[in-house]
Amino acid sequence: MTIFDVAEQAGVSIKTVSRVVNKEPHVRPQTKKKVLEAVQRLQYRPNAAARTLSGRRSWVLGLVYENPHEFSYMKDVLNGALSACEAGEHSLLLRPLSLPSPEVAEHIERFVIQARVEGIILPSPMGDVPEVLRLLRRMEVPFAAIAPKAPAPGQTNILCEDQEACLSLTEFLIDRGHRSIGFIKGDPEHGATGKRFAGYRQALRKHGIGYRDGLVRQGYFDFDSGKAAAAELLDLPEAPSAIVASNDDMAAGVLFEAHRRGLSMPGDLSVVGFDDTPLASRLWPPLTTVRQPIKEMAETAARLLMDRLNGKAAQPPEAPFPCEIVVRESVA
Amino acid sequence: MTIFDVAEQAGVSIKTVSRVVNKEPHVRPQTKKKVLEAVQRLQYRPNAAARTLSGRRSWVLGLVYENPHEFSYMKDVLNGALSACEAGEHSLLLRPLSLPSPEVAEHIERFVIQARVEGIILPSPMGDVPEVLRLLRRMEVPFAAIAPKAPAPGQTNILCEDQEACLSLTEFLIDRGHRSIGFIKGDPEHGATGKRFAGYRQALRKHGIGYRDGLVRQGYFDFDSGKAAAAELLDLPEAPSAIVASNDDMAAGVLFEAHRRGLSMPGDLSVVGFDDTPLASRLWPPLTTVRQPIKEMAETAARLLMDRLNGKAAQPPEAPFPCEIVVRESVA
DNA sequence: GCCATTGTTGACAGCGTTGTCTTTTTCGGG
DNA sequence: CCCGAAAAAGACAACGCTGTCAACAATGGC
Repeated sequence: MTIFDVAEQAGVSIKTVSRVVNKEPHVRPQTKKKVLEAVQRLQYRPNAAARTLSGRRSWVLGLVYENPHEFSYMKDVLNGALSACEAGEHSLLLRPLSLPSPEVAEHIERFVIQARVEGIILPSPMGDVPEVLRLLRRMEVPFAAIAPKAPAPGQTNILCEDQEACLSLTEFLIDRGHRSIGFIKGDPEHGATGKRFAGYRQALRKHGIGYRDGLVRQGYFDFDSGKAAAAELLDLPEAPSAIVASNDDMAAGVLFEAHRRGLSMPGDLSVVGFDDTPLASRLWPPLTTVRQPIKEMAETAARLLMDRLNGKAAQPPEAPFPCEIVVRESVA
Repeated sequence: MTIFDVAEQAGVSIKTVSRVVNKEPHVRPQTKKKVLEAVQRLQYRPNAAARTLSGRRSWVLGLVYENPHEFSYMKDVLNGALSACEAGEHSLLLRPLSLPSPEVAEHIERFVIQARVEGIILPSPMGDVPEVLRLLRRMEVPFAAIAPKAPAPGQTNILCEDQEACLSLTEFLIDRGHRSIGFIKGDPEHGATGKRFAGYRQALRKHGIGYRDGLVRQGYFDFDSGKAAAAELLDLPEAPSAIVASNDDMAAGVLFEAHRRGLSMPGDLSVVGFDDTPLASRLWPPLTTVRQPIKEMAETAARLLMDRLNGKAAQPPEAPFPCEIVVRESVA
């Protein structure tokens, strides 16, 4: 089942079929109709390999990510990218990478060359690795960074309102009477970390609550670091009555540590997280957290890349995506 | 950077380069060495599109799965398949599908044709969908099913010791003095469901504990069904002192419901799960559960497929993979 | 009605590899 | 030292599509 069969069925040349299939101009509606009918009748699908070999296009996007332990963020990224790719008739190739590694650039270079990857999606924290960005610029491979720490102006960035969301989240606690609020930062490599922390400080300032360094701990977006940070905070002579964790996995660590100490939540301690992973609703008490439209963000990233590859004017990198607080029962 | 450049560098014909690159015979060691040096020097990588177009091979495997809410099982499958594919110089294409759907076969057919997929990995419950199996047999696309319910003899099946593991898990409870043990079944479509239930019954029988239908509830491998089943079991006049959930997500539902009723775990109720997802270690109390070597199983599935495609004798579908009980603190 | 212009269609050469078939080289035996 | 067979190496045509450019058809202005 090749383009020749379709051409014969429709009584036109293969080039005309090619034009119709690729939605190129210069085909009369009547001719187009004949071709489309033939395509339909024969169930013709263009051969991707031939397309790639012949044209300049490979129709392949790459998703380069760091393999996380808690995969739900990547799950959403993956689903979003996949669905956009399907709509845009591209394939998506995955390239997990372990991050602090000297060969990162080399791996990506091989990936791009061998698979003829046309564009790359970089979910956080990949969008902040200087070697990666440098390599992609040098190879002139378009890329879109999801939630990078330092969104460089010349590139495509997909952002969401991290700071605003963390502001509201902290205010949510303040509104409910909390005055001594602990905070656990995320991985410093990660784009969202600084913004979430800024939101926390902004909320304190706005409500005239003094910021205290002692109530802030460094975490790394994983369960264990959340647990450790919580242990420190709860050991404080004046332990906070509420803790904001920069993501759900760390919030789970906080709850775990508090349970271990026999505290009862949310009575003795209120906890909020960030990301609204499946985990959040499964913990006890279920977490009040922030839902980010990750899937939509990834979809947009892929779509923007494809538009750019198709020569469409890349939409101005729209406004940051809004987040939404999901209220559950982890706050008293 | 094409095969011509390498041929020129090495002073041989392109066909000889092709032979060396594809590890074909009929090349003198001395010639081979020259070619490999040229390949190295020029950093030559064969163009996948050209290979696919020209030869019979596409070097593409497909992973067809149902998109689950709790992704950690798929995460392991994905990682295993990806790493095997990398080792075997194949690409992996993903095809999520929503399952009870009349167009499943159609989607897969298009997937296979368009991407020239050579072999397909079917993680549970995909390996049990009759239309899918029928289609793949008709198209003569080799496939490997991971943990299918009814492992048909003619096909490649990757199994693990579900029943044995659930037997041990239940025995673990019996050993600790539990006599009234509830059980929550998994999705009936899923391969592991029946085997895990059989393991539970076997354990009761072995220890002379009478089986009671009233202590068994139907679940669907998701949190909500686990919660609902737990509610029913705990409402029983003679509520069980322990509950075996057929996976961790349902076990999380059990814990949730028990917490909601103010029970204290594991004192008032012991709970065990299955799968050792990240969730298991994050819940309170952390779950005693069963770790399955999912990643290794997926890796094996992919490797078996590639061997078969390479014309190597497919190893006899080795013994089922062993599981391992992970003891945490959810059992009194 | 003719010519210039624009719009539509087609012929054909690649794209980089593998498969088939042919030619050349090597090597052992007489 | 020659012959024949087997091993090694090469020539060249696919594979199915897109890009380029040429040919042809329709349209509008005079």
